[in-house]
Amino acid sequence: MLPKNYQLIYEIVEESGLGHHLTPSEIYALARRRRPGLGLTTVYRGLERLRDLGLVSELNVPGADAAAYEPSGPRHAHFRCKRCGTIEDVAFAIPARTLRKLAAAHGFTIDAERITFGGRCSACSA
Amino acid sequence: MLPKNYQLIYEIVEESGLGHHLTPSEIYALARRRRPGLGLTTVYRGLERLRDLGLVSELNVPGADAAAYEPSGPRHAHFRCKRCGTIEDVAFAIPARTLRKLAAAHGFTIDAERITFGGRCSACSA
DNA sequence: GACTCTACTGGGAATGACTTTCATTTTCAA
DNA sequence: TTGAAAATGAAAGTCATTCCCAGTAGAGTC
Ligand SMILES: [Mn+2]
Ligand SMILES: [Mn+2]
Ligand SMILES: [Zn+2]
Ligand SMILES: [Zn+2]
Repeated sequence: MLPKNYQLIYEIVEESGLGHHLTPSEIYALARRRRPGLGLTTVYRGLERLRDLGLVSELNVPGADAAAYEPSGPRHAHFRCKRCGTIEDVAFAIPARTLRKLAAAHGFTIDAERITFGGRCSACSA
Repeated sequence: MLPKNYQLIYEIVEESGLGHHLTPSEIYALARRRRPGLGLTTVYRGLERLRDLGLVSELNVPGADAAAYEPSGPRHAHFRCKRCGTIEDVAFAIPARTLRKLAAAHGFTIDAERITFGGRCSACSA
């Protein structure tokens, strides 16, 4: 049975939607509006649990100063603008067949794939 | 003209070879063997400069507690074992044509691509 | 209800990678 | 030679994340 606080944390990430990416501090701020006494530590613990359960995905974008979380969903890549820091979803994933080949060739097993692009977003290109 | 210290830092990364990935602390330790007075700050500054010059590439592997550096070379992906933490090169890169398509579709420009796989290495699978 | 054992909680301290600051030294072109 | 700009290292600062620990809430049992 998922503790009430973790449930709340999940709802916040879940309601943020698939294109959004929240940091623990942002989640903390949102959660405290509904449960003022909540501690930041609990947010970190909750996110860890939800990650282990596969309910949320952690995003480690180079250049960002904090991890970001999103509800688990279809595999996709991310783009981060080096100028303004915005993070966008990119509909791209490496085909399962390719992953299988790579794993076989190298002798390891792959259970996670992280793809991040860096550059200038359309707004910052002008 | 590249300062002498930065030159030394570059040599250390360069000599480590293409499959190796050194953290700033490791580079610091190696550099101090040849130049005992060197400061860690200078190592960070040197790596930043070398990165700007395109001579070294920074690696931000999720799960690792520090950035890693390698000499710039052919684009490739990385694999990190979740059990033992080893990082391996993986000969895989997204075709330039695909990158161009993605950039065009989203309206941004891509100048960096970071691909990391996570899982179990062959040693840790047994 | 009362009891018990465990999981959960939150505040504060600790950690550790990285950055900033600043006074001093080195470089190098004029 | 000389003066401005770049480089240097020690020390202090920042900040996300983790650790610690003494309470508390919950689920299950009687
Ligand atoms: Mn996403
Ligand atoms: Mn590599
Ligand atoms: Zn932008
Ligand atoms: Zn391993």
